[in-house]
Amino acid sequence: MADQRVTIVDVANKAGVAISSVSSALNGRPGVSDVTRERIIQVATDLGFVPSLRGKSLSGRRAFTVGLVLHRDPDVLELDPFFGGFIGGIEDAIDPRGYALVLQISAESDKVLQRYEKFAADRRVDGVLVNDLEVDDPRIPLIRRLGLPAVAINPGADFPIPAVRQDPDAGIRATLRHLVELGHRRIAYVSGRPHMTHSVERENAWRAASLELGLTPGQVIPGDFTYLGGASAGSALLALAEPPTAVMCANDLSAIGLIAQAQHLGVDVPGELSVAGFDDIRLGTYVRPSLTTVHTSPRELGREAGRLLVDLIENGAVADVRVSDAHLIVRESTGPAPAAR
Amino acid sequence: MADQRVTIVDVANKAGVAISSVSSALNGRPGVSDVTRERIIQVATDLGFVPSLRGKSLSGRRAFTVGLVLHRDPDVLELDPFFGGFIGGIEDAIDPRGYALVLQISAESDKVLQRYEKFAADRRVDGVLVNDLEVDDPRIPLIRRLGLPAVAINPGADFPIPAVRQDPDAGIRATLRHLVELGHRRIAYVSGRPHMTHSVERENAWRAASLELGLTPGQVIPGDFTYLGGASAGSALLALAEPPTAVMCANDLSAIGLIAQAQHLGVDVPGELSVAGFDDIRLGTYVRPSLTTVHTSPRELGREAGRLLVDLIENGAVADVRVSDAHLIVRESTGPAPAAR
DNA sequence: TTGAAAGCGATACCAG
DNA sequence: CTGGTATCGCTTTCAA
Repeated sequence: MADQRVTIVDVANKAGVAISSVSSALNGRPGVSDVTRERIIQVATDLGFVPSLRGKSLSGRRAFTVGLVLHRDPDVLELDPFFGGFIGGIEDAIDPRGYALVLQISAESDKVLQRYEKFAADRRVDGVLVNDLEVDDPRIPLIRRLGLPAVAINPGADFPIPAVRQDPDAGIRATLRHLVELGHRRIAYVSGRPHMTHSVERENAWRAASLELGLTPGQVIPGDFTYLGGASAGSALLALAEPPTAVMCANDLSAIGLIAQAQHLGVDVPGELSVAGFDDIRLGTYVRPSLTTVHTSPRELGREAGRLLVDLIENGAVADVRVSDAHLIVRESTGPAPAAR
Repeated sequence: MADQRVTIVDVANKAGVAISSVSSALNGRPGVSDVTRERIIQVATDLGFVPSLRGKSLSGRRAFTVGLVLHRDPDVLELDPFFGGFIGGIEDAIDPRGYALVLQISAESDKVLQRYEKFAADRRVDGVLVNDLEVDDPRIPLIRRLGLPAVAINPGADFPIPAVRQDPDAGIRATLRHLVELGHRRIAYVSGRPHMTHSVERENAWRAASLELGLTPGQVIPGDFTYLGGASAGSALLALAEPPTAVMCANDLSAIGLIAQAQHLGVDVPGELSVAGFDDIRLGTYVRPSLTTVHTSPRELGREAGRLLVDLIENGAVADVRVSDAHLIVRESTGPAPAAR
């Protein structure tokens, strides 16, 4: 016994019209009189007709899906604050328009590229979202060669594919100003993974803001966005002959690791060392002291990226989008600079 | 100018055979001589032919996708350690078999149910994975009514749909034994959200193990799997006239929150209070003291669940699967019971 | 063994 | 405005 689903043919028969009329009527296309349209819609509703995605896909040459390939180690994704909101935002945008999200995760760069090739080869998705961009990211030429519609999230300036961005500059500048107002002068920076474009972007913003505020940019300790990276950066900074009185970290997780390490070494935060993060993850509100940070909007980024991608797929061209700037949130991990020694 | 993709027709023409022969040859079906098969495969490779998923879907009445609907607040997903590994595992299993994962997230229960209805209505997916099961979960009757192939993750015993399970009992028993060996007698428990089946399961395991070890089950503080829930459970426990010397928590996140709160209240862990968690999330290895916990295997669960679901979709029946038991990992957060006062 | 043709379930064109 | 029909790219049945 086969599928007992109701198809467009059933609707056409029951309504006594041609399937083409059903299609036109249901898709709001012209060429059907109002009365027939009404009747068709009525019949379709009665029958509980839902157009088959498979039929639509073949005839419409679209899969009605968009792809997201995460270049991460699945076992470590757990600590990434970005994806819940980001994926939620994508859906906010694409679901109402009939698209769904196909998600893949891969730790290895090669595999990631293969996934895109496969996406393009069997046409599983109509377009892709590209995030965690690296400097000279090999995915970009690949995607262009494959002719896959794509939208990038937070790429650098002048990017060759449509993009949605959230500018970190204002938030970083505000953080630095906040620290300066608290009396800090030696403000170090713990960077992110060096080949990621948003690492570069954040570090540049920190440097520019330092200069702008009349400071000599402080020590930069290489980090990697992880808790452990933050912890060892903390050790390194506190071992300096003249340790900084404040540190800004490329993300919250490393800031939290740094704070834990400082506390472990008997250094009071924020009494002896002020620490600021970036991202505004939940955990930052729980830890003690709670974390001063820069709030970002993964959900909004996802929403705009999803919208842009569907527009791109359906209309062929879109303009870049900027979501509201990231902004400072002051909590407990930053305080007055200790009196000069 | 239309799509310039190579189709089965191109292959058939170039090879000088009928498309049906190409189909048979490429899918390893009988009815083609070895030489023709070779030739067809050669031509297909030369042309870079990849069968269109859309064509296959329509004719094969399958979407070659499986669905996962997360019933979570997207903005809070960040702290969930389960999904990275779980999703990675699903892919490990389904990707080699030609399936992809469609992911959706929704905070509201109603919307979650609607997603399933839609999945079934337009046939976007061939089957679904069901996790985070609740007692009397409304998704189960719905899924059965919709006739959606489904696999459940860690449901209770005697579940009406195929399931993959990881038994927590052994790990919980081992944890309790470990604590008893360290001299603890008053061992409290911080539970998870009460309507989740795995909360119930873990709590029951703890109670059973307590009795088994000759203890009167200690205080149970209701928790909710969150950091804050753990923290307030900590406050509650430490305010008791006779506080426990050890606590077992329903998950790591609440254990970490509890430890932070204990430390905040000036209670040494593990000197004055031993704490054990459940899940073995990364964060537990970073915090100080590092967390004694029960290791679970989301990746393996995902892998088996994916495998089961594809089997179910393609063969119509499967047997339940158990992955290796969760097991104790001793770290620093548990230690000898303080001398009796 | 091979090939022709009938679906699968829509969309879209083109006569009537 | 309406309805018949070709088409999308496959799988599968059925003759030859």
